[in-house]
Amino acid sequence: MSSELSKTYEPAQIEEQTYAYWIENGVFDADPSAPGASYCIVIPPPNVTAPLHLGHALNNALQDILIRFRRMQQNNTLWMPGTDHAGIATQTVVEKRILAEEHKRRTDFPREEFVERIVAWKDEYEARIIEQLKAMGCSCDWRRTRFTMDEVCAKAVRENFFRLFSDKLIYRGKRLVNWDPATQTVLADDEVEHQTVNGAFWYMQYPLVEQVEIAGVTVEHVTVATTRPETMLGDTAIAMNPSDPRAEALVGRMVRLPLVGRLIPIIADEHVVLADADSEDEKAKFSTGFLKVTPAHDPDDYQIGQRHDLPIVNVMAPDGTISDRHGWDDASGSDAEQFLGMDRFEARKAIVEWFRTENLLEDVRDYTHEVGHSYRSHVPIEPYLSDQWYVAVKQPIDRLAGKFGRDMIADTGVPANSLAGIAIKPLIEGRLRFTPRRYAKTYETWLENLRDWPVSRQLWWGHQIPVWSQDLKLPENAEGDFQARASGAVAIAVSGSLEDSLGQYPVRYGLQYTEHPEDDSLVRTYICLDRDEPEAVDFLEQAGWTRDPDVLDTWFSSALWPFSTLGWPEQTDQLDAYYPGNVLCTAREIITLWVSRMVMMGQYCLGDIPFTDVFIHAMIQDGQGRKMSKSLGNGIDPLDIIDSHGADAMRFTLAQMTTQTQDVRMPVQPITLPDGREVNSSPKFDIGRNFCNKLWNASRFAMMNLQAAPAWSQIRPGADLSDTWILSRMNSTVAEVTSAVESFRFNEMAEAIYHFMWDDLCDWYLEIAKTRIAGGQDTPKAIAAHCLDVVLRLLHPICPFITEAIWKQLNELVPTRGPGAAAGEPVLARALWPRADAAVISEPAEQKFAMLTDLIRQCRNIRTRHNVPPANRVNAILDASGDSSRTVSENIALIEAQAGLGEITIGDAATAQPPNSAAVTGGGVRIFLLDVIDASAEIARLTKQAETLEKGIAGIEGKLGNENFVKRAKPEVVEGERQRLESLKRDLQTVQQALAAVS
RNA sequence: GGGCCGUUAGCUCAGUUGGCUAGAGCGCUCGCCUCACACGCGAGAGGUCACUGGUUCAAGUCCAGUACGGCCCA
Repeated sequence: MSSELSKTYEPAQIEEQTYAYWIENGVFDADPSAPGASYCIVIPPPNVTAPLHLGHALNNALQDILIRFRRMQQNNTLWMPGTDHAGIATQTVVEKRILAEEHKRRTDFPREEFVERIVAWKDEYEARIIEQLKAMGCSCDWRRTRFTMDEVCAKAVRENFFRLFSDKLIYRGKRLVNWDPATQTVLADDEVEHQTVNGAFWYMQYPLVEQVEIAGVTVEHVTVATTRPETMLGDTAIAMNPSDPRAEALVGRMVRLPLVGRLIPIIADEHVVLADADSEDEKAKFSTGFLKVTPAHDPDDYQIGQRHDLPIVNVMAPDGTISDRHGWDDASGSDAEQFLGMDRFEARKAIVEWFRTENLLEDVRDYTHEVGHSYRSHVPIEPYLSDQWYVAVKQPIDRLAGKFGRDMIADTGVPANSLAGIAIKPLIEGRLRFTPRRYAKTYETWLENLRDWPVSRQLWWGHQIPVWSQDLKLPENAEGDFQARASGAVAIAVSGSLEDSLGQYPVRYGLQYTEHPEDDSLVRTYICLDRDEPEAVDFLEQAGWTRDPDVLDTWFSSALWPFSTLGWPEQTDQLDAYYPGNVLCTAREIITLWVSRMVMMGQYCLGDIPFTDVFIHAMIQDGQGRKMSKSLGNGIDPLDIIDSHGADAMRFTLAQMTTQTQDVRMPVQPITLPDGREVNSSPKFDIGRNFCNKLWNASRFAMMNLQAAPAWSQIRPGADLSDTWILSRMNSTVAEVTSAVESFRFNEMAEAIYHFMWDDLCDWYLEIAKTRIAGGQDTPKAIAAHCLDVVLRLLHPICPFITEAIWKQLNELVPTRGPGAAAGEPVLARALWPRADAAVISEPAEQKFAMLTDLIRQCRNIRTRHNVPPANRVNAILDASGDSSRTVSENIALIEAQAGLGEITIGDAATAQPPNSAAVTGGGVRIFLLDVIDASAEIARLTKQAETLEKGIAGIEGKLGNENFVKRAKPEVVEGERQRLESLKRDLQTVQQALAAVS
C-alpha cells in the first residue's frame, strides 16, 4: 500500500483523474426534485474577454468551499456556472487584435461579420475559462452552463426590457457621455483612465454689456478661469456663488461672449467655488469667482444648465473638431467662424492667441490636474451630449405598490415601490445581509443617490435594443391634445390601429411617443417588441420604423443572471427549486454595478431577492500594494500556480488569507516551472503546498501503520489521556470549522484545520502513537484513523483533490472508522459533514495534556541548551507530589519517549536537586535532568525563566494591588488572576532554588 | 468635497463581546537526512501594537484628533 504513495505529494498525478471521477459520478449535478434544503450559488460570470486571473481563483475557490460544504451537509446544492459577454471590453480586445493583425477597423466589416469575429473570440475564451475552473476543482453543474447572450438569457433580457418599457420605466433622454473622439464611441465610466496632466488655467475677460459700480469701483468685465478655453464657444452663462459679495450687483446682468457675440446672463449657483487665493483647496485658489457655464461640454455645467434652464450649445463634431453643425446656430458671421473645422486642441491655441491679441487674456497659470483619457485611444475624453436610453430608477411603479407600499423609504427620497426602493428595502428589513457588514453602507448610499441608469451603448456586441423608432407627421387639422394627435399619426402610418396590425402576430408590443426635439409638426414614436417575430418586424420596418442600432449595457443582462440562468421567464422546476438563491460571492468593486442591480431586477421580475447573503472578499494586490495587471507584469496566472504547487495548495492559501480586510498583498516572485517556463508565483503558495505535503505524509504514515485497526467498539477511547485529548481537540475543531464556514470566516476555517492536523495530530498524537503502537497497543490505530477521516472531511471543501485521493486509499485500508459502524462513503465529495460531539470535548483533558507538553518542551529545551546529542537518553528524577501526581505518573512513558529521557527515578517533595542537574518546573511538577553539566547554560536558562516569571508576577500584583480592580472587575477575572499569581509564584520559587543549586 | 479601509515581529497577516506574559506562516539563529514528511523535526531570537489625547480597575481592542498608505463615490 505504501508503495502507492510517493514521498512528496504530486498533485498533477491525481487532480485530473479525481475531477473525472466526480464528473463520472455526477457529484455536481443538481436535481431540482432532490430532497434536502436547497442551496444555490450563481457564479459571477467571468468576462469572456480574457482568461481568469488570481482574483477569479480566489472568488471561485470561496464559492466552491461554500458549495462543497453544503453538499456534504446533504443540502440540495446547485452551483450555476457561466460567462458574461462583457460588451465593450470584449468588442475592444477583438478590435485591437484585428487592427494589429489585419490593419482593419470595425467599420471595415459589415456588422454581422464583425460580430461573428467576436463570437469566435468568445468561444475560445469561454472554453478556456471553463477549463480553468475545472482545473481549480470547481464543482459547478456544467450541464447547466449559460452565457449572457445565449438564447435562454436573451429571452430573459427581452422579457425584462419589455416589462420595463410597458411600465414606462424606459425612456429616451439626453446626457453627457464620456466620448472618445478618436474612436468615436461612448465609454463607460470605468473605461476612462484618469491621468495627471500638466495643464494651465487661462484667465479670460468677458465684457459686461453695461458697466457696474461695486464698492465704488467701476467694473467693465468679468474674468473666468478655464482649463479648456475652446469650450468658451459654447458658453451660455456665467455663474457665481450667491454668497459672493459681488453677486448682488452682478447677478442678472448680461455679458457679451467674446468671439461669438452671444449675450449670456450672469446667474447665481451654489456650485461655484468662491475665490480664495490662500486656500488649500486648489479650486478656490485658482478661481476668480466666475464660472463659465458650458452645458454641452462639462458634466457640472450641464447640471447647472438644467437647474437654470440654460440653452445648450454644442460646438464640436463627434471627431472632436469645432463645428457649427451639431447644435450651434450663432457661429456664422461671427469672429468664431475662423475656428470651424479646427481640432479641439488646435482651436484651444488659436482661441488663447485671439484673447491675447485682443488684450483679454488676463493671466495664465500652470495647473496640474486629473484628466480622463480613453483607455483605448489614450486621447482625452470629451464630455459629449448624446441621446441614450435610460431606466428610471426612482419612479414609483403602481403595479408594485401593493407589495412594497408607495411611501418614501425613511430618510431618503426613494419611493418604496421604485426600482431603487425595492433594492433598498430588503437590506433595511435585514433579509439581505452583507459580510463584512460595512459594505451594506456602500450599497445603500449608492442606491439612495442613484440617478437614472443609461442602458444604451454604441456597440455592436451585445443585446440589441428591441425598439423601433420613426418620426411621424402629426395630422394637421386634428383636434385634441398631443396624445390624441400622436395616436392619429400612428394610425395613419399603419393604415388602421396598431392593435389591428401588429396585434395579429404572436408578439406583445409597447408604444411610446415624445415631441420631436426640433420640429413641432412631427411626433417621435418608439415601438418595443417582446420578441423578434419575423413577420411583425417586417411589418414595422415596411411601415417605416427602424430598429435602434445600439445595444444594452452589459449589466442589464448581468442583472438578470440569478434567474435568467434558471430559465425565467418560463416557470421551470429549477427556478422553483433554486430561486431565491443563497449567497453571492464577489469583490467590492461591483457592489454598485452588479449586486444592486441583481437585487433590483430580482425584486422587479420575481418579487423576491436573488440571494440573502453577499460575501465581499478582498482584492489581491502585489507585494507593493499595487493592483495586479497585465501592463505591470505583476499578475499571477492560476494555472501556473496549479502547475507549480497544485490546485489544493492554491486554494488553501487563498482561503487562509481570506479575512475581513479589504485588500490582501501577495508578494510576486518569478519562478521557473519544471518545463522551463518562467512565470509569476508567490511564496505564499508554499503555505498551501507544505500543508498538503504534510497531510500526504501523515496519510502515508497511516497507510503504513493502521492495518488491522480495531473496530471502534473494540477500543476504550477514554482510557489514555492522549486519546481523550485528541478526541476533545478533534471535536472542538469540528465545531470551530463548521461555525467558521457558516459565517464566511474562511481564514479561521483553514487555520483551525491546519492547526489541528499539523500541531495536534502530527506533532503530538501521531508521535505518541508511534511508541504506543510499537508497544503493541491497537487503540491509537483506530483513533488515528478516525482523526484522519474527520480531517479529510473538514478539509475537503478547501482541498478537494488531495482529500478525495486519500479518502479512496483510507476506504480500502480502514473501511470503518470512528463511532458508528458505517463504512466510509465511496465519494468524499458527497460524504456527510462531521458533527461535533460536545460530550467528547474535555477542558480538563486539554489542560492536563498542556501541562505534559509544557514539561516535555522544557526538557527538550534543556537538551538543546546543554548540547545533548539527539540520540542520547537523559536520566531524571521526577517529583510529582502535588495535584498533578496522578497525571504525571500515568503518563511517565509518554514523557520519557517525547522528552528523550532514560532512567526515571520517582522522588518526592523532599527530594533536593542533585548536583550537575538541570531543573524543570511547571504545574507543581519538578523534573531534574541528571548529568547535564553546563552550569553557565543552565544559569542563563533559569535566569531568563525567572525574569519572565517575575514580569508576569509584577503585572498581576500590580492589578491585584489596585483596589478598584478588585472592586470593579468581574469576580471570575479577579479569581483567575489570584490563581495565576499563586502558580507563578510557586514556579518562581522552584526556579530560584534551582538557580541556587547550580550557582 | 463626501464616505470607507488599513497602519501589530524583517515580510505577509490573525487577534471575537475591552481581561493570562500580544499569536501564526515565511524569513532568521542553533542542532538534526530520528524507520510519514528536509515541502521535514526539535530548540530559540525577534514587537513602545503608526502618533497624540480621552474613557475605563484594565485599551492592540472603545472614543476624538493627527500622520502616512489605499479604495469608492461625486
